[in-house]
Amino acid sequence: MTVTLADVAARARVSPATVSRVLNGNYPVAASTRERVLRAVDDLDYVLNGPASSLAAATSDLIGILVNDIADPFFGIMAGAAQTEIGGPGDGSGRAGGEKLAIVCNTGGTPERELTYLTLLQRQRAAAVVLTGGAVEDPAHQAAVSAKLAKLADAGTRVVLCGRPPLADNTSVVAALAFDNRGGGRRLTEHLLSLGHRDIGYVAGPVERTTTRHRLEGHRDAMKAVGIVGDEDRLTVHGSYDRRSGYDATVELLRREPGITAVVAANDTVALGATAAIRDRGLRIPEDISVAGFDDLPFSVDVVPALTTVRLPLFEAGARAGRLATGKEAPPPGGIATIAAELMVRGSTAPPRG
Amino acid sequence: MTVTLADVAARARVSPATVSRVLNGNYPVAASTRERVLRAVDDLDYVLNGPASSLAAATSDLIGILVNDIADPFFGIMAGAAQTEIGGPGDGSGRAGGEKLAIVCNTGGTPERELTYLTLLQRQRAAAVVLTGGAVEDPAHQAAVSAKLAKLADAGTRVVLCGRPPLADNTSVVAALAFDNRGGGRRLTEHLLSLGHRDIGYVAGPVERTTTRHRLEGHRDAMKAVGIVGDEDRLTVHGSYDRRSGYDATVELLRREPGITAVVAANDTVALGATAAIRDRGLRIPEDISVAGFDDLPFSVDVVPALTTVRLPLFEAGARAGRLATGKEAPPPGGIATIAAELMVRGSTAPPRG
DNA sequence: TACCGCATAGAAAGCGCTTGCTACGGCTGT
DNA sequence: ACAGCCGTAGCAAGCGCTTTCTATGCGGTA
Repeated sequence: MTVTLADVAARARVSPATVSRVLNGNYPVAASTRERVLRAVDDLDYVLNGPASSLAAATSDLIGILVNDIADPFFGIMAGAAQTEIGGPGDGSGRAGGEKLAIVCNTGGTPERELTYLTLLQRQRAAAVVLTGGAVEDPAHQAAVSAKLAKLADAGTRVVLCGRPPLADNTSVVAALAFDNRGGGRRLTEHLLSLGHRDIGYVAGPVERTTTRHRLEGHRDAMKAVGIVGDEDRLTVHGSYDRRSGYDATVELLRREPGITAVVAANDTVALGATAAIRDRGLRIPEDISVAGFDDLPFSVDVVPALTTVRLPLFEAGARAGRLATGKEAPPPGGIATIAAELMVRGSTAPPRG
Repeated sequence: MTVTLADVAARARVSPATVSRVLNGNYPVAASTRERVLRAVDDLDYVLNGPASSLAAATSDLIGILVNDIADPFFGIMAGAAQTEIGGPGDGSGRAGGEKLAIVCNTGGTPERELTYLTLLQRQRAAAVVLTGGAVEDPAHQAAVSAKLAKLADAGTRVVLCGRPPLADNTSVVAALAFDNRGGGRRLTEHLLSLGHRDIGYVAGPVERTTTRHRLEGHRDAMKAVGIVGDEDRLTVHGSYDRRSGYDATVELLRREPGITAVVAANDTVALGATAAIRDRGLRIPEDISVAGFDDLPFSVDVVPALTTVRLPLFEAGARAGRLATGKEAPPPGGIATIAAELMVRGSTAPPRG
């Protein structure tokens, strides 16, 4: 039925062991023999049996990339970059070119699915796992994830965090690349304050997410620094990281306090929704209300007016995570690196009206 | 070192066979025995060895989803939807709940990587493969892909095409869900023509892509129908499916023919670039030039003016592909279904100036 | 010329799991 | 009361590959 190593061996008139060695290239094989084997492989159109090989070798070439929402370019960009670094050239042949298979797993942001995928990856004896994006802050879940990661690390899987804060016990992790969400959030709000805004609404992401909390904290730090306190809760509305949620939250914000002169959104997608809500209300941006986002996704420069936001080097971070996962790059000292966030001032923010 | 089935069996005082049967739940096991086994699994924190299991059972629970560009929401939305349908509830335990692992593979739109991933998936004895997005039209490559898919199908892998035209020999495919790119393209241009436009530029996608060709053909069919012919090549510029390319192509288009009153873009992302190029030139949309896109990605309704485009039910299509891949849904008659594309008229298109 | 060592190939023992077949009680039917 | 079944559990044979250890043949050296 299916062609096996033994079939190839028979055709090349060598032992299965020799075929295996040719394919893996980690043992001296005479050139003439290799030639013969390779021809047999081609002739028979042989494809290695992955499970059998992983079983015997006790490792696999799978690298899992976990993302919260694959439809969100924030994750897509990081995952794509990581995959670019991981995937070898690839020649479509049956030969195993030391190649890794990067696969992305969509957790939908739910803790259960995150754990499920981690287990599944553990089952497959994955070579590495990259977790992207903010973590859920539920202690029980974090403990479960940490335990799982520790077990993976024990089994030889390289664990890399990308855009996610380090674990409490970061020893089972090769490297943690964390975005400076707090700093970015702070600088963004400082920018608004420097323009003269005082009544600033905040459309936050889902509660219990590290990303959400850090960005919000940065915002509040900036507000506190100039003595604006007391109204935080009223001027903050939580929602999910999507456009619809941004729209709804902004409507609510304007209901609570029609006098706000600026809206800071959890991310660019949410900012898009906020923009729509503000316009539907008949207000102009930035004349009546300034809007700012976070992430600097590709479309942000193209909306009108262009969105003031905080640029996160998603591609670079993803690529680095990919290299870390494959061991192409040495981990940063202590296994922890903070990635800077850069303020991008554009047309959607302006001084409030007189 | 690692816990094996035998360890669990020993602890539960049963044979390995019984443990296996409890875990797979496809053989009668007395309730009390099952109980005991499950407890042992928990106690030992046992995780099934995927490769071993796949080897013995000659199947795996992996389902591969191939996408051209994971950073593009067009693919992200389809992949996410498919994954939603495929992934079971999942409880994070070691139990195999008949669960499938949906993994997405980023081909970057290159034929080689597409083939490489197909081989890798074949290696892993994937349960199903979903190919999304347009195919490259190189005959050699198409033959190679068809051959690969036939082999996969032979080995029991369910092959589903989503947003991709059927193969010449579609028998190895469970189902092909194709978007009506040609019809959508035609209706979009008909809309522009009905507004009175006659000088329409077209920013096309990469050559040798089915999607590109079909959309372009729809456009040209509409032009031909009203007798506008002869200028096709001059008013068409090819590029890749990204913003940057849309910007550059539009600049080129305006250089070739400053008199155009409308630009049709290969997709919404490209339309974004086109919009920017037009504005940088000091022209207004839609007063001076109308712009239209394709796909109706989430941001399209939020740009200003909102983008006239052709809506593709990406989520629904992806979800259906997921169901088809898992066998939850019966294939359409003949294994082929065409998915309608709906024209969405919005603010970015208007009659040309007097 | 006899011996040793190196380069290369083969034999065979698993890797951890699934599953067809067999074995064993107790219960039913007559 | 005995044959025959059904419901369960175990045995053991692989699944296709990797890898350790062993065997072989050759060239070089004394």
